[in-house]
Amino acid sequence: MRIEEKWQKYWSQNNIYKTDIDKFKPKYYVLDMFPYPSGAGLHVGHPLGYIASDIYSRYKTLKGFNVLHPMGFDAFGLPAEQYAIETGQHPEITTEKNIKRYREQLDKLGFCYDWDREVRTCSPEYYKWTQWAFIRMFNSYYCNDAQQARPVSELIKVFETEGSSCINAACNEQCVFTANEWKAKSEKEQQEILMNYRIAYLADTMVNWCATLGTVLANDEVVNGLSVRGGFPVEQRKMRQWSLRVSAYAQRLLDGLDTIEWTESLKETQKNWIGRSEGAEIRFPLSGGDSLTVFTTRADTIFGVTFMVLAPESEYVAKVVTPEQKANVDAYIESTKKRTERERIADRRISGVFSGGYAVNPFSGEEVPVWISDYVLAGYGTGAIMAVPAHDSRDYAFAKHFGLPIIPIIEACDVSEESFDAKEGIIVNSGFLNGLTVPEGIRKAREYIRENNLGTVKVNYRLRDAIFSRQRYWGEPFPVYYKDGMPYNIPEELLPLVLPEVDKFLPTETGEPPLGRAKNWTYNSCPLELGTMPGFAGSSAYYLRYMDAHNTEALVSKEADEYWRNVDLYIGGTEHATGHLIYSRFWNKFLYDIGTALEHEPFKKLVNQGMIQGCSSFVYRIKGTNTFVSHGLKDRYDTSELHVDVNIVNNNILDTKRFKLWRPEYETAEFILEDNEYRCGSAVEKMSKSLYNVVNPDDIVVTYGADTLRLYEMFLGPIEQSKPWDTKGIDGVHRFLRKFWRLFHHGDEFFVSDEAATGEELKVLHKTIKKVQADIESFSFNTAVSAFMICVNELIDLKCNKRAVLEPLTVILSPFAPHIAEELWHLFGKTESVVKASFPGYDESFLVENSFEYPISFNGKTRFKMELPLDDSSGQIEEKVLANAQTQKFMDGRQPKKVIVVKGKIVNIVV
RNA sequence: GCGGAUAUGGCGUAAUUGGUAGCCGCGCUAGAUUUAGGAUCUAGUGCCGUAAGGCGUGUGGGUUCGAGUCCCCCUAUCCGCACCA
Repeated sequence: MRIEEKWQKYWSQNNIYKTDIDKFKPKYYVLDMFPYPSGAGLHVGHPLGYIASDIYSRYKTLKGFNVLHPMGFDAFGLPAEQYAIETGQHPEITTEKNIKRYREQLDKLGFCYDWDREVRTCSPEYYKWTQWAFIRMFNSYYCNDAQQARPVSELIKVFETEGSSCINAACNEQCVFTANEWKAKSEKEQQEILMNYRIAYLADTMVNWCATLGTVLANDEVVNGLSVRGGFPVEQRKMRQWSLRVSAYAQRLLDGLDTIEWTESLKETQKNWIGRSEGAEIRFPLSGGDSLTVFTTRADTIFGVTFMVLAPESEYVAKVVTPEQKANVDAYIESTKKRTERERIADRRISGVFSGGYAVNPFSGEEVPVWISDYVLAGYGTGAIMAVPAHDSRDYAFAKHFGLPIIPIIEACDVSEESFDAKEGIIVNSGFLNGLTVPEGIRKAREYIRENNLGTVKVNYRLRDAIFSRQRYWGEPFPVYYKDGMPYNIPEELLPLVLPEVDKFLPTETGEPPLGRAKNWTYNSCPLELGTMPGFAGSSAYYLRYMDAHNTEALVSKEADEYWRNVDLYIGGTEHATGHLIYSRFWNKFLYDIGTALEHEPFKKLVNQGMIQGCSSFVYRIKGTNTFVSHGLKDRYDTSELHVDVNIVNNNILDTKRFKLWRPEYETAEFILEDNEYRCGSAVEKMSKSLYNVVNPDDIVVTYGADTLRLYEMFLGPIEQSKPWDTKGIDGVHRFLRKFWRLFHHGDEFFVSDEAATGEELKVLHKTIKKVQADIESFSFNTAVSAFMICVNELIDLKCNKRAVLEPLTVILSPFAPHIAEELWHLFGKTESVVKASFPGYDESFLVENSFEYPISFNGKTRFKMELPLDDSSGQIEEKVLANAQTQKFMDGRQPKKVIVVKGKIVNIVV
């Protein structure tokens, strides 16, 4: 379509979509999750969310809002680097190429992005601010009392004057010292202590190590013991790594969910991921004077404890193990180390070893044996548990396996076959807890713990700190150098610390990260950090940068920040639920604490667009031949199923001529047909090059135009639903656009009448405006498109070609089909873009004023109409014959006999 | 195992949120136009039945004058968490 190129050019040359702060207009910020520009380019699934956000942006603009709608690229990360390792090409070059291709594809779809604000996470001007935020995190600690980040300098002051005792801060390890002790410590010792508190900290932690990728990964990048990228095995290892203290923000991240408009399922996913559980930490004294601390949510079951279990990695192990048992314990720990996370999950056989030590139950005074087993996780709670086999299925299985006692403490429960895990019943065998219900027991036990100083009531979170370093090249360098083995940040005014050139992107033979190859990678002759930041670093605050993308003095100016504040509407996929969307919220909360972000939450409303899957086609080759048999006959032969390019299949019928040309080996192919056709099999799968089911938006644009593609993607179904792409239905919306076009034309001539519109015509217009407006507001874009189709059909029936109707229609269609709307708008003689027009608001009173008829039932069409009678009756169901009912008629000529009215509202009409 | 979501014609879906289920589109059938194909236009199209009529929103129950919609029991599919104490 020539029209589309013409207007795309016009929009860009006249800066139609350039956005500036305008204090006379309310702001609205619409954001897409920016893409990772891969080499494969966009397929028709990618733009689904972009189209929706574009429609909403254009709609909001028409409603008089000053809309910020930017776009950029998430360009650091593994795929570009893997490609660089394979081909030796610099990732910057391939990334640049991919971005260019993405941009071309996006431009063809007619989006209203303000490209002046484009950001790329891999450009030094941008990652300067990622590094800046890191330095701020490095120089902050989390104060639990104030529930916010505070400067480390304040912490130092307190240490100097009062020591550590009055500090309640999130940290790796509680250290206890006085002010004098602090002052007596060496610089290095002090730095080591401070490292315990920093929000960005370096520590020896258990990490997910992926040997194949040669890097550590965050928890959300590992699923079932395999890396998300590539599916390589991941093992647990203790390594010195940078981490972000996300866990300190767990409660705020949880509470914030109640203040934002996200889907319930997404909130639920984040709640699960944060995993809050209320319970108690209880100290069990050991014979040597030490004690074991365990976390439990079931303090009420403490009289049912018959043994304790430690995780093999637990630091308690060394304190408990007796000399006689040492050899056994060491052997067991060695054997568990060999098992990867994946093996542990796949093979849940029960294993464990007795440590030889005993702990004392602080409630009953009884001694219970301490065991070691890998069913207890080092990373959760304290890495040690009190085992209550009668009421926990895992403890039960362990007790049965090793013949340990099982003491039920709930009245009349049967634990001969399995444990009784439900939190209900009356407590028995439990001293002072006897006779209470489970919830009462929990409360009473916690009180007892507090009063007798046996431990603390505590809330535990599953959410772990985010491991923040990667042993890779293509990421942000850390603005950190090492002196005397301790890290220090380089001064902020020297940012950005630009990624150096290296000759190879693979880790060095000595296991050093690629940055180890860089020449002069030092600061004041001190070595700089060799790791780089993970993918989520650059995507965590990009929404703030768009507000003021070219600012060299600050991440965002006060003025821009105060005007745009946060994202009103964020559109993107659910796959980021436990990654980007957690990190970004955390990052925002940190920036809020230091005064850079002005809102508690970055994304007010979030809509998850569904995935568009591919619809794969199959052919069936008889084994050992080059003969292909049609789907219906395939069972008569021994065949193998092969993917075939969906572009040479129409309606499941294979284009055999094009098939022969598709690949050289099929040139001589022969076919066994049914009904003279070759029918293909089909299946819904992920859209992917390797499955030959990719549909390219460029092809659709060439055949049908961008407006048709936009309309069709919206028409396919509700935005949040996943659905397979099927090009078949696209003719329907294309036909609609042509019908719409023809309303304005006599032959090829643009012709609209200036006559006044009739009531009937206005009704069609206003009904459509009302429906479309309501549908856009509720993100029901598919029904909005239907409403346009109905409208056009009705106007054709009415033979309406009046300016008074068609002009507003052009405006309300423009968010969906901006090119056609723009063309028609100019044909109307307008000199400015349709973007400057305003959405014709629906006048509620219109129908009532203009007609004594009122639609009562409305299923796309008004089925019958009558005057609206209002009669109040006090909630009782009342059947009555309305005084004027007999005088009214339904559209089909029937007359109502009886009208049932409840609370003044017609609820039924009997004919 | 825990939690969440979904279920409507041959297909994608819709239903004023408790009021004539199936709007809109695809597909299909018939007709018109066209040298043909494509395109376009007209009519029809939930199922059974020639018809009158009957049956229909995954299954079974319930509330209601009235249920796709609300409540309870199943079933299936999808998603999240999962040895989290």
